[in-house]
Amino acid sequence: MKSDFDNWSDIRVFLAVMRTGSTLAASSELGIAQPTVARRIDALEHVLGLVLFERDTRGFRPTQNAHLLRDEAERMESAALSFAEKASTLRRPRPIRITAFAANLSGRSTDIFNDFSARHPEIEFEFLPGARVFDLMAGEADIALRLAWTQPDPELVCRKVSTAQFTMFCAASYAERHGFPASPQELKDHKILALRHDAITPRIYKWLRQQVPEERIYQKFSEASLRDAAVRTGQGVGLMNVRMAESDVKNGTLIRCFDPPEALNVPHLILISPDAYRRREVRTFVKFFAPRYAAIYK
Amino acid sequence: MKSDFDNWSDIRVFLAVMRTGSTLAASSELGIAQPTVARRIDALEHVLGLVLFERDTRGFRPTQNAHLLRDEAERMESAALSFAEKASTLRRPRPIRITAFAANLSGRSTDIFNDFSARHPEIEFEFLPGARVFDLMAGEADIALRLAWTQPDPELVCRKVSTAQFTMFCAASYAERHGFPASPQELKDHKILALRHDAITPRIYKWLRQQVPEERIYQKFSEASLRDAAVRTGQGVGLMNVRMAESDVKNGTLIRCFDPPEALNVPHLILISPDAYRRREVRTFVKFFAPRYAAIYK
DNA sequence: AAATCGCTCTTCATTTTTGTAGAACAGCAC
DNA sequence: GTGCTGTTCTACAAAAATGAAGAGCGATTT
Repeated sequence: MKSDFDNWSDIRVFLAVMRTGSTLAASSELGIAQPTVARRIDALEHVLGLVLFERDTRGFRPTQNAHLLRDEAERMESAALSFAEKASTLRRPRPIRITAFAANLSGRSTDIFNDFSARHPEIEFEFLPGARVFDLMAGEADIALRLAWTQPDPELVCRKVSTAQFTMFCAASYAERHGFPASPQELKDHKILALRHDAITPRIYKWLRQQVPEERIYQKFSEASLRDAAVRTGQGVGLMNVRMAESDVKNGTLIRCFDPPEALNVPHLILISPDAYRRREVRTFVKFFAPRYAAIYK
Repeated sequence: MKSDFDNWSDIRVFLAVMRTGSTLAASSELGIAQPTVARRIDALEHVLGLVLFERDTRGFRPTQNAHLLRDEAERMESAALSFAEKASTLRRPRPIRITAFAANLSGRSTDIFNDFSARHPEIEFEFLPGARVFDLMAGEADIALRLAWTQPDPELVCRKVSTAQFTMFCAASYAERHGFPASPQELKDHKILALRHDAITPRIYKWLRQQVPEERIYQKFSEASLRDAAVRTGQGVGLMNVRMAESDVKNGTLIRCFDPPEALNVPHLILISPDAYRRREVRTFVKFFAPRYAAIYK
């Protein structure tokens, strides 16, 4: 037998009458009309099957039943207040959490953040740099700047920045000593520096194995930046993001071995969790950031 | 700034949609129409200023905000359930608590209780015998059988049983040794046994002092039954309820000194707290008990 | 490829709830 | 006493919420 007590709002009315001692006073406290208050109390008494107030011309006086229910009613009120409080917290602006490779959050990107912060000083950021893939759908971060090796969740809001290209690079010093592979076929004669098993993308690993026997691949780097440093110091050849290597190629530190193979192209995306995208400040930020960020990557 | 969140019932709807994942399923769980569920959610989102669900053709999927509010909503639900539970406890029959002098709950009265219990075995009693005056308005007891020395609260439901009469009695053995006071005027030559200062009724004390100098009044009894026992064993003369002494007079143990003075008459009442009188079983009991109890006192 | 299922939305008539206005009444101050 | 204040009712009109029916839409099954 289910209880018929389904109009929880009547508890508010009950408490107001309890506290003020009259339906008239309660009505002005609640901002509703006096007859409505009286009717809500009638209805409540009816569903509970209890008399809660003694009516007479000088007010509503609580019966013992009413006194005994007061505690429970107040527990309900405080639950309602903390619900509203929590909602109000969620409504307040929170920092925008952005995850990306450290490289994408430094250099020219920082100028974009600075420009944005100058315009919107009230909007704060939280940066989560690193290779770890945060789960945007689970709310671990709001925005991700990522190379989309795997198909992103279709729910995510998605902006394409560029197509990232990868190819082999080696230091000028390395080339002097060992020459350099001018095509994928020649890779097998070189020492290949690569990310560790647990950090390397399956797609890249597969491509590498098609060109080179396993024993030539040195998988000891946990982060791309460590591998890149090793390449720059001439310890071997390594697959690098063309954009990341660009300035080193220009100043002669690095040599680009051959044109980026199509198979290694990957979209560079801005991903936004739909929950975050619902926040005004996040949309404002994305609108500002996306074109400028894309411009960096031509 | 007061929150606009005033329709607490919307939390029920919120939880139902949260649990079932669709407004249609929630509507059948709640026993209301599907469009109503959707409208309640819209309204809730609007007053909270938060998006709670992602709508599409296959249902309502909770956003992160909804997930974060779920705990608070459930706290509210459990408060509502315990409110309903408490109400249901109050609705259940409880024992009828009766307070009276022990003498009024024994003897012929017990027959009335037995007869009533035979007819209504489901109705239980709790007896609170003794001189202590329980506060019926505060809910300390439901029914009192009392001599109304003081004006009872006008809110109390009240039935008159009889006019109790008091006068002086002494044991036959006492009369043999000292004679007995045949009028109030003669009392000053006797030893008067009376209740202690903290137990005696002001009205009686005043009357006694009008007849007798203070030093003749022995106020050492905390209970009427102790004083009566002392009178019966011939230790002095004492004011007793005429009805209580009746059988002892008939069998010659006690002597009624003189006719009961009008000034000591006091109404004997059945008093019922208005809260208790609202309970059906209490009314049933009073209807049965009152005439039979009054019959005992002629 | 078509049919079905389980949803959401929209519309509109109906029902329910609410508010307004005023009568009646007790307590209190003058 | 008389008038004032604070209260509860009642009646009726206005406003709001609700439900029923049906269109539309994906996903899934046949």
